[in-house]
Amino acid sequence: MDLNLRHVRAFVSVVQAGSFTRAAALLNLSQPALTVQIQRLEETLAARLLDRTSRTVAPTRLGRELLPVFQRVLRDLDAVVIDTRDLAARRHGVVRVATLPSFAASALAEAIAQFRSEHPRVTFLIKDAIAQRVLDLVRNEDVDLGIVGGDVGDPELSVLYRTSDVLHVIYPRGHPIGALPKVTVDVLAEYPLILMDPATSVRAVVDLAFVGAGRLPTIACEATYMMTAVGMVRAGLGLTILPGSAREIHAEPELRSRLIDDPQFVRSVCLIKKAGRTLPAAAEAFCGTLTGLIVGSPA
Amino acid sequence: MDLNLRHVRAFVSVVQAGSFTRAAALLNLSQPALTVQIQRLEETLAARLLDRTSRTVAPTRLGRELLPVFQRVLRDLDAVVIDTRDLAARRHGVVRVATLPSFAASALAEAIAQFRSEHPRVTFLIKDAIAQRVLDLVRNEDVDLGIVGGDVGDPELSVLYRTSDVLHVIYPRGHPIGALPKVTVDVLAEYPLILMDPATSVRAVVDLAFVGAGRLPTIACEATYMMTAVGMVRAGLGLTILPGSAREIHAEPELRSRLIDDPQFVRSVCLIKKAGRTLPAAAEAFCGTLTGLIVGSPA
DNA sequence: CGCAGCGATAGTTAAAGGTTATGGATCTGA
DNA sequence: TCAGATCCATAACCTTTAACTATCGCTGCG
Repeated sequence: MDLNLRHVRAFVSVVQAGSFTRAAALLNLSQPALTVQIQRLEETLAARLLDRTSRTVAPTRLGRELLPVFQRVLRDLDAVVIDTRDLAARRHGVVRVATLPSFAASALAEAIAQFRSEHPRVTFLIKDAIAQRVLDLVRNEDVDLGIVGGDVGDPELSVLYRTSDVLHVIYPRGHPIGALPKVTVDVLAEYPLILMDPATSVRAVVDLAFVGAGRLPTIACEATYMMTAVGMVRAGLGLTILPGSAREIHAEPELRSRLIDDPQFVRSVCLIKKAGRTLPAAAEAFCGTLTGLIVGSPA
Repeated sequence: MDLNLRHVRAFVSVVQAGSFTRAAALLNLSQPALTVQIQRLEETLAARLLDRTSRTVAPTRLGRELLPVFQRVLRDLDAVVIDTRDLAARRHGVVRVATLPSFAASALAEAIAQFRSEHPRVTFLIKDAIAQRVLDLVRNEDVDLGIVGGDVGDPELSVLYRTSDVLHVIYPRGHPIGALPKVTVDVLAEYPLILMDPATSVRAVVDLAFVGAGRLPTIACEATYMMTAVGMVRAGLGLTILPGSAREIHAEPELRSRLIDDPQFVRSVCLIKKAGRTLPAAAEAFCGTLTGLIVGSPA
């Protein structure tokens, strides 16, 4: 016979209750069932643990020595069960997300706020990083979820949701571009541009669009941070092109933005996880909130 | 469903083996049985612990977090089982004995020596004390076994074995008492005696025997330690009366001893334990050795 | 494309565990 | 002191759990 947790629990209960009958009542069990469980436990250990007379029950010396060990084990395991079920019920937990910085400040922040209003004990760990780093973090399972711009071809990663981020052009209030019926590559090629760093996914999209249209942009400046690009526009250095999801496009009251009417000026954004891996319950639930929100937002 | 140790063990094995099939082989179980056990465990915890594809098995984040907890619990319980079974098999253990000092040095010492030659990893804790204290120690279960002189009437104590210790008279070589055909109360009443302290069981027997015979002893001296009494005999202060089991009666080469031919000069000696209590396995076994030895010795 | 390896599922049988009824021992109160 | 109450152990019976064998579906590899 193998040691069984029910038997251990039975033993601890009998000692605490000081009686088979009372312990049985506490465990919602018949008294004979308890008697048998204790017998099995004693068989398993090949030793007597309880001295019973017809009136009293007392642990043997061995029983007294084993009691604290058993109690600790039961306590530990009960804690695990309760904690894990709690986790599964999304009552608490940790969600780790790696994301492009542009998302961290906008849609992601909103999604977290909404999710936490429903699940206040879920905490979030956010890593904002460039696309390549996000992919690595997800691949190594250092994070549960990743949000990257561009397409994901890696079979180790699976795309949970995919949306697109239409690029906007940012210009000073009163700039002639605001009055045009449509903004196209050809229009953008007319003005000096402040573009993002070549390592960014936004820049990759912009470059591809210009190449596709057979035009060359006039690059006034390059910036790594979107806020820098916005500052340059405000300073009159030129126009910039940023994803619609970026908060920065609304940061300056005297700047305007409008979307670019060209299907190539679309950055796809993917919510990804490691392929073949089950997400923690809280992360799973958060995906729902996140995708629900993004669908509803101007894409 | 309730948490079950078999399920926990199954989970740990699968993670360690990295495969259901290999783990099943290690556990001497069929693979489907293992699959079901893991499913049950996941149901119990309401969470997925293992991500399985048809080629690989890997713990989920939760599974990785739970693994060390489970491993510790299993380790603890396995240790308990092994240790306890070892204990039951008398391969090790502690036997606590409270005894009259006269016994500690003689029969008890021999019994322990013999027992330990068969069970070398059993250790003994000996408390030598006067009768009353021995009774208390056994009653409070501070010791497993007690050896007391005199009779035991306490219902809280049960007598496992009872033998009698015939009292001997100790005299110098050449003393006339050595030449008599029989030693009786009347003979003893003729000589000055060194008697044990009135609180001892030996003295109680001696007093009772003299009273029963209607004689009064000539008390030359009283001693608490038997060795003191022996020394006084050697110094010529008189004769003394000691139990046959006492080593002290053979301690001096120029002294002789012979038993007293009077059924009243018998001290009963009892091996006792707390009534209604199961002895630890090693103590139980020791009782056998002890009683076997005493039977064979001159009682 | 077919074979080999792995986990999941289905159906059957053996073991474990539960319940009620009852027995034997001991304490309690009339 | 004797009847009743109380408590643990046992017995007979039934339900639930868990094991095995057989087989399926999927995936990676010649």
